[in-house]
Amino acid sequence: MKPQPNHRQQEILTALHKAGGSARIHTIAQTLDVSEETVRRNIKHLTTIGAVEKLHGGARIVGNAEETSFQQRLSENPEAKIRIAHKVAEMIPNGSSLFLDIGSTTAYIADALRDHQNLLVVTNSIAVAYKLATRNNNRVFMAGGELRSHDGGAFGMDAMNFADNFQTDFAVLSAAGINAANGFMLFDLEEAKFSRLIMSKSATRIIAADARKFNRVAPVTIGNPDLVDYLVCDALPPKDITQACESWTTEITLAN
Amino acid sequence: MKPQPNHRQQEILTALHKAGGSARIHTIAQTLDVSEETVRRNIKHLTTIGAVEKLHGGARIVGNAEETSFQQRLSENPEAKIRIAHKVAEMIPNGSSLFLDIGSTTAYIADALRDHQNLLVVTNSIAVAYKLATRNNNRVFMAGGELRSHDGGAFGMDAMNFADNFQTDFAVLSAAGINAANGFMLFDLEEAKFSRLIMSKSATRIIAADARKFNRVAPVTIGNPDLVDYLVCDALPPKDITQACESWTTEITLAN
DNA sequence: TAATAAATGTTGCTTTATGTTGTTTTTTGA
DNA sequence: TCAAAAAACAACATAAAGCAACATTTATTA
Repeated sequence: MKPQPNHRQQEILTALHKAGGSARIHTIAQTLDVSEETVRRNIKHLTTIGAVEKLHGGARIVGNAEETSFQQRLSENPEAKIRIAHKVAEMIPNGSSLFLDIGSTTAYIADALRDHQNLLVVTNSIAVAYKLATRNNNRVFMAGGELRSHDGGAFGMDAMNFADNFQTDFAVLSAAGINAANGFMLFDLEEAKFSRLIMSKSATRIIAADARKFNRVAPVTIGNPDLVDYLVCDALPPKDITQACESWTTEITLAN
Repeated sequence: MKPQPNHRQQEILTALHKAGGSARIHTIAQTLDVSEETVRRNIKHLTTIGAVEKLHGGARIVGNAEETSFQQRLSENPEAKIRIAHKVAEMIPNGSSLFLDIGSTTAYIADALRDHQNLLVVTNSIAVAYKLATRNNNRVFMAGGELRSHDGGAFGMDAMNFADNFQTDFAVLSAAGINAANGFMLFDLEEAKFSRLIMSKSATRIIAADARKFNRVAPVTIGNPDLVDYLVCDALPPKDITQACESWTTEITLAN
């Protein structure tokens, strides 16, 4: 049997696309009004050319970034991060300029910004850039360099010099830990340096963090917590952090 | 000479367009109230022009690369691009260093390289970088700058200077048009400049292009075709291009 | 209007795709 | 862990699509 390009395969691809990247054999068969065997046979062909990936009971498009949501589902505490992301997106008007740093929460924020228009986004995160470039007349500036293999971020002097070119309305950051004594903390010095820089180059600073970050320990401080204008989180922090935020004039915004 | 005959082909094109880019012969025949043979014959003509692609049971519009968006271009002729992508991936061993430029075909090549290990990838395409960073111990170097909104590519002096830092085993490029007289062509001068640069900085040069590119017109030449070592495509080019490739010592590799 | 060229329709035949049936494998739920 | 259910697979018969040669219609030109 020599497989050939076939219109049925085209139909299956579009069906998968409409279904958001993956669907069940049964569903596809019903949609196209053919037998499930036909769907399986054609999916088999699409598999051999690498267009789709076969799952038991269904299939999924390979590539085209639809799987990002799948990767994200694996991350921790996604519901909270999604709520936070939408809250942050509400705070950012169309046409704004903003820094978006790297982090699992900021990746969700990029998703939440997908319907915004005319944004000017400066980022060192490949995921953020990928999600917002080629959309809605946004202008996206990506810091170049070697991308860290664990998170796809660009760091170092080149990234700093790149970011130094900009002055934006918002800086949107994540934090790995928050406590009353030290403020906002990260695990990585490079990240912290970048965070400090973009805070100094923006009018409004927003830190997004889910409740698990409260009183979690991280080694590097992001810098003077007085600079942070908003802390967006999914639950009220413990009393000591709430009081500290008051002293920093940091407004706590609850995502619901 | 023949004012009416074209009309049928025009009707078929509009029918395809209304159907979302692809349709079955049977459906088109019913829509236009003609025999299926007539539809096949006209589609055959449209195929030789390069306007549509024939599938068993149907046909699909081949859009003009200049006018369609990057996302749309990704979905054009995906089987051919995927086949080509896998062929190119076969040519690249684990641990190689390579330039990957921007283009819908190279986006598929990035997908096809998803199981490769320890690659060093230099690119100016956000899609390529996103797909290969954070995978299999790859090192990915992304050229920074403003990302073009229609394809997510970084261009200009900064991208050029960035690429200039590297010397790689492979350069993998796309072409928008190929003809015997001018060699490999692109629509955009910036792209062509970048292509020339990375060709000059790599040991083996591979151009990936599907059959629709043969004898398609594009304004800017990529440079001296003698430099190109491999042309990977999904069908044999017309005789004149085949001969030209011989004179350029460019090996034609067929993806099947 | 007749002659010619082009396009379309028709028919018989070959190739390819699909549906069906029965069997094996994988998942699910207790 | 097992049994029932769902899904996948294999093999065959049938249906659909493609192809080529010829007949017919439609358009073009002298």
